[in-house]
Amino acid sequence: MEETSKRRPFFSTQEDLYDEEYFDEQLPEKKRRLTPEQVHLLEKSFEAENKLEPERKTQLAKNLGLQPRQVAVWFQNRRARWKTKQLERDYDELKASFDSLRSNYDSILKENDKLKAELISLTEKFEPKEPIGESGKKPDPIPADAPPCLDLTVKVEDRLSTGSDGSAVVDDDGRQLLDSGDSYFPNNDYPDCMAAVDGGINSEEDDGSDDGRGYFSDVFGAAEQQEPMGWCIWS
DNA sequence: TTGTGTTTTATTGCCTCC
DNA sequence: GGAGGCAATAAAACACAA
Repeated sequence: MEETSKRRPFFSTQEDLYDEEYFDEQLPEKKRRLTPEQVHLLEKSFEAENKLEPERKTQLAKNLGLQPRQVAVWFQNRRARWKTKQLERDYDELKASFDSLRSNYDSILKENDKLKAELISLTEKFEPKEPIGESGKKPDPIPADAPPCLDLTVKVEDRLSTGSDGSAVVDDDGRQLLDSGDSYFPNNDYPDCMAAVDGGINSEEDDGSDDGRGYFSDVFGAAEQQEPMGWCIWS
């Protein structure tokens, strides 16, 4: 333990820390951890404002007995840590929104199945015994002038059954882009979810240099890999 | 005591803004 | 072009299980 005696104890006092002899002669080039007092003050300053103007940097450095460069570096690293935590929080929030949407989607799908079965059963019940019309063809259970939601119901199922994943799906008259890949929350049908997304991106308190690349697409990309959902709009 | 994983401090290189 | 920010990374300091 000869070595230990030369090393600065982790929680040394500020007086010890700035002892000239210790700094200049014992460990001139080693990294030194900041004292809890220094960290506390830096944390408080960071809470107040996470960016450091030159004046504040100089003042803090003076108060803490550090080099301005050390204060700048500490803020830099602290912002990085904060950003990592924020990303984790955003991820959790988005995942919760995603799970909720997915569960909602599943229940709507079930409801669709139920209604479709009901429609078929009713159609069969009221179907005439003899074929109607000159062609003698059996009428389509779903009339041509059926409301779009019914038409769309079939398309959603088709999309799921064919296992198509990720390709853009547009309904016949092109009025809705079902999955363009640009956004998982088209229109404003899911305001809660959009709020979560907006909050996540904006709350980053970044200067914009991050340009938002890839993070959220990773989240949903991973989710879609588990099971393609076939996003759609019920009008 | 030692090996290993995590955290913290510091450096480097690139980018943006003025 | 210099200042300052960021991401990526190195390396020291620390924590902890075996």
